Amino acid sequence: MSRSQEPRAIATVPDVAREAGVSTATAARALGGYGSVRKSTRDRVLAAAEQLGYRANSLARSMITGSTRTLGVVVSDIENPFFRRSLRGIADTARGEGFEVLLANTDEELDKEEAAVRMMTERRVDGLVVCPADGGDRAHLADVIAAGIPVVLLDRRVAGLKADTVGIDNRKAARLATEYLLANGHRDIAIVTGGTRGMLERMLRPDMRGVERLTATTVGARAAGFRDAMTAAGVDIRPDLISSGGYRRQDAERETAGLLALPRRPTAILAFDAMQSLGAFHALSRAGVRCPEEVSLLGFDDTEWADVVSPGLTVMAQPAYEIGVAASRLLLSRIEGSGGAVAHRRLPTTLIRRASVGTPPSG
Amino acid sequence: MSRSQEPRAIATVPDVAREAGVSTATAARALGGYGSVRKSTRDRVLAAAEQLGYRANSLARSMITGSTRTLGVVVSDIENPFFRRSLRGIADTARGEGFEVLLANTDEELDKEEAAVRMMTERRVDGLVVCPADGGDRAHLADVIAAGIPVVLLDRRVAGLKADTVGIDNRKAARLATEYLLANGHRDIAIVTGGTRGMLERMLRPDMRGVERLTATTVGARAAGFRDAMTAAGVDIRPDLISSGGYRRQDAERETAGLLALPRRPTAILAFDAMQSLGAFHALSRAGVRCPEEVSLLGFDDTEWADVVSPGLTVMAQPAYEIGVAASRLLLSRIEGSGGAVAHRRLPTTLIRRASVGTPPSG
DNA sequence: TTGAAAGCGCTAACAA
DNA sequence: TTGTTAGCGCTTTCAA
Repeated sequence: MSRSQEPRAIATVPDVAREAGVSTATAARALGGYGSVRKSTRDRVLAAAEQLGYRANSLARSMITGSTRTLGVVVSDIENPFFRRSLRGIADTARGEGFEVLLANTDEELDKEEAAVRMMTERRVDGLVVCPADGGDRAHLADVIAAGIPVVLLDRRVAGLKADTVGIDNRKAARLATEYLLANGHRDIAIVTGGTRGMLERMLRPDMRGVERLTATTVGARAAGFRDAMTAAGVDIRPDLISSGGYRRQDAERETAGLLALPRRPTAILAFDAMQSLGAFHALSRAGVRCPEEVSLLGFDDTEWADVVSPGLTVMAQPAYEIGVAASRLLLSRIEGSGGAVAHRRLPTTLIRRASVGTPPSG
Repeated sequence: MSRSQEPRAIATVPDVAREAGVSTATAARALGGYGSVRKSTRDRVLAAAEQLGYRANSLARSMITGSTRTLGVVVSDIENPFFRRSLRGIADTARGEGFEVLLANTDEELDKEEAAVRMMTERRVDGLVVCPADGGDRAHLADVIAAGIPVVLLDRRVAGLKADTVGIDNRKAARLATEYLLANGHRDIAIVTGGTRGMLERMLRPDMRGVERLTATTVGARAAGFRDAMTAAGVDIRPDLISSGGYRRQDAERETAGLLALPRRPTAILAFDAMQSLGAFHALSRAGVRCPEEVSLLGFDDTEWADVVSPGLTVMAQPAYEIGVAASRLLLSRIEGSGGAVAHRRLPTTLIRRASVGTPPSG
């Protein structure tokens, strides 16, 4: 060991009390800022603490008070444009109320989500913001709620779970986006979703049976909204224009390239999130397909680069930061014990018209 | 309160012990996976725990073991392309070792950094990864280290602080980037830094006095590298091409617009991070300046959109994820008690040549 | 306003 | 292998 400084034992409340010549109870009151302490006594205690380099032990405090002032945040990937912005909203709001954030990524894998939720309950977080992975059993979330730990769901809803949710109306947002494409004259509209085949096939079923299950996921709800608009306009959905293949940018690139190679290519593409948009956009330029003259592109989520690429991306923007703020606020109010029925906050989306959507080629 | 389920009191080790008909110590051993317990006994305890819905209390455990298995991460902004990628590397590595991540943003503000570090020490994190804010007093970090909590600095070094650091060689990277621009024939090279005026003025001083202090920050080190290359090539640095104005994209946009309005505009721009690149790029297109024909652009950090914009951005890429992994690994090894001298890990950068750098206009 | 004492839920000696 | 017992550092009665 070449560490020069041997860490001196950290001072505790009794140490400070002794130094200040008061009881541990009095020292603890002065240090913790509760109960009543004469000003002169407090000053003496604080001075002693300062001198000894006292650091409060949150663990001990939390054991007794039953509160860790910590929010657990469980999302699939903090690098995702939507989540990273939401997380900032959550963290800023939490910080303002003296709460901290414990983070976990799940990569959309259910077992990682379960492990993360379990770990957070063991650490006694006061509440949880989670964006649940698609599909699968949700017993782990029900258990947490049953144990009295408030949970706010981000972006997605889970049928049968008594948890508050905050997000946008995904189905409506996709419908509006599709309507905008239709209004521009498009009929051969493709969707690049990132979701799984099975999920999307349910949407194609003419009777729409199972649509509730479908809309429990973001991709599913958006697919349903797409279908709503197409059906209302009397336009057939072409099954070959429904793409699915993973949430990474290169997945969207591959899928889009496939779409462009079709004998009858789409005249417009609706991409379901920012990474899908970026992938689709790149596939377009690589294929030398002019946007919007040959193929229009409409994406979800406004990002730092959406107005920098050329043409600027027309997007259905979600207020991601505000969604984080709202989720955090709602969670905080539940932690403070506010009761009332389960709340579902839907924040408004905005269609930001830039240059990537035009009319279909006349040919 | 309309919450239907009254949270039943959470089961503790004695509860489980009673249910299983063993002592608390035995139950604790079975539950905590330490000591020795006969298999049949363990099964009985685990079954009882399952039945009672037992959840371990990490706080109590940590109080005794002295370890929270938590890493504190303090960065200026998790939305920043470099930090978000690094954070993912840190989190993935930590998770693999059974550690979790407590997060804090500082927005480059020293008081927020101090508060975050204090909060984390009170929560008894086992170690800290911090990207220290530019300038100011660093006593808070020295205190943490003196208290025996390992600290790994990300991206930046702090003179006089006995902390490990992980990042790139910023000075060298900027020198190489500048040399590339020089090799392409540029002489009127501008830098868009995001840093402060004062920091950059130090760099312009012919005697380079204070360069050590300068290179303690990322911007400063990169500025020094820029100067190194310019000086070695015998090219004068034009003070009017040194821009500073804040780390947000719009700051870079404003600064770049100013640069382009100069009577003698630069033929190349070196942007000091991804947001600066994006802002500079946007300013270029908005001003109708062709890149690279009229002005070349070279940025730092490879991002998801760097190869999607047109022209593709030539960048000096840092291995952000790997830097996070390395920082995490180093921290974890210190937590496990590995001694040895302070380590400074410098990971290699890569110049990714795309299309945004060309030769200066012949006029 | 202050102090004495009990105890949060768990682990770690030590003994059996 | 199992049990008894003593705390970790703090807050919180309760009494003075």
